[in-house]
Amino acid sequence: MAKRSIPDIVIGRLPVYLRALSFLVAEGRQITSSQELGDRLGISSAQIRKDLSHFGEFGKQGTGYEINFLHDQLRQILKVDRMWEVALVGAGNLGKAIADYAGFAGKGFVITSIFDTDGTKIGTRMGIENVAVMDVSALGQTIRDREISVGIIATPAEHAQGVARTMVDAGIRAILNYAPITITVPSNVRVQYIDPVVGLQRMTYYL
Amino acid sequence: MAKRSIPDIVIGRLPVYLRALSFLVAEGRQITSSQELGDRLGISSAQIRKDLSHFGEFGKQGTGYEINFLHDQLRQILKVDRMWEVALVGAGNLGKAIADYAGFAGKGFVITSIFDTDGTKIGTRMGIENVAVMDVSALGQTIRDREISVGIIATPAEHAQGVARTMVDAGIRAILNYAPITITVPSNVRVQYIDPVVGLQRMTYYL
DNA sequence: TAGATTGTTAATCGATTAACAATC
DNA sequence: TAGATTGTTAATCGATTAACAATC
Repeated sequence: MAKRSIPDIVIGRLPVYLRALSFLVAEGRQITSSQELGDRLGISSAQIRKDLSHFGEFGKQGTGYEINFLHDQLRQILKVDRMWEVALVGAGNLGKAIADYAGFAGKGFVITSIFDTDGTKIGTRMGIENVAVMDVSALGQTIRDREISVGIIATPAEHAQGVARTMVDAGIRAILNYAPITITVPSNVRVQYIDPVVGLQRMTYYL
Repeated sequence: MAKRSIPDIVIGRLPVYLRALSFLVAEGRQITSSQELGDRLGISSAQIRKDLSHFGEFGKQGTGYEINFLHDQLRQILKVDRMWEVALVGAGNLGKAIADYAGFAGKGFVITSIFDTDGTKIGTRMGIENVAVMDVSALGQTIRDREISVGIIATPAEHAQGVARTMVDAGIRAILNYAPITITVPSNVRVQYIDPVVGLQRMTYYL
């Protein structure tokens, strides 16, 4: 019962499960249950069990889930049991904060190249890996040379589509887009959006 | 045909529609259609029409939608035709980037108070509004005094739940949480999450 | 064993889509 | 008018939930 056409919405919840399991691991806990996970995440236990069942059987009746084991399994399923090189475009306030963000450590991602158009930024060193900012004209070649699959866009909205195009043409297949605009990419490329304004505006309706 | 129990998922798309309309406004365009919006956003035209139909009739058969009008209507529906004061907790790299973010301008939000626990940060001025960072012990009283409804959490994960609690107790009803942890709040309080690791991990499965 | 919790089934619930009459 | 596009209906599709046999 595994592997064929898992709903996107299920995949979308797995990283949240993984994050909760990481906390349980850090707390030194051994066993958890779909009930406990559901309570922590505000999700029904049935949904957690159903989601996991798409990938195999990870629990024991009457007992629950071995935390370390399930944690490892989810890391494998999500392919974050390895380190993905990430190319970041945009070295302004936002790009710098992303490059400096310590939260990627141990989660499967490391930003190993940074690009900008601003001549005063190019050549300066930045981020966890302390890499030199390159001119955005080197973006495509760098992606190709290093076979980078994951990109982050942190440019102004007006440049996002162009950058996405360059990334895709060079072989990027996953883009995290911080620019406040919807971008168009081929259907074999995934995009996730991060826009705090959209996040806030999703809540004000209810106020 | 309006106002009773609109699906959450519909509300969630409206800010994206609004964002697209803002671009059309900026481009000086007058009229658009559900087809054009759908093409830009990668959504079916039927879905856009259905979503809008929850709130009223905004278009003209044979013609489409008057861009400025629909833009204004969505701003009213989402209640972003006013300015919401936002309290930000966490003045580290991430908090500073959020405070300095120019993208809130004209979208309904302004960060007017910033809090941290770090004594070396307290008193320094920060963000678009150039406000002095306050000790987090002043959070509750500030929210009450200024009747602030919207909060942003940009603390380490271990402090997020406590901050959320303080915010909620003081009357906050919408929280944008950048901390990489699920927080628990009463059901009348909305939470939106921003976690780049979750965003990236939602894509690696497909690589 | 007795108690607990999984994995799975079937039913329910909700969202999306296709189609088209209405009408600008 | 002829062409285009809305708003809405009904059908389809998909996701969530409740319930429980299996079993640790």
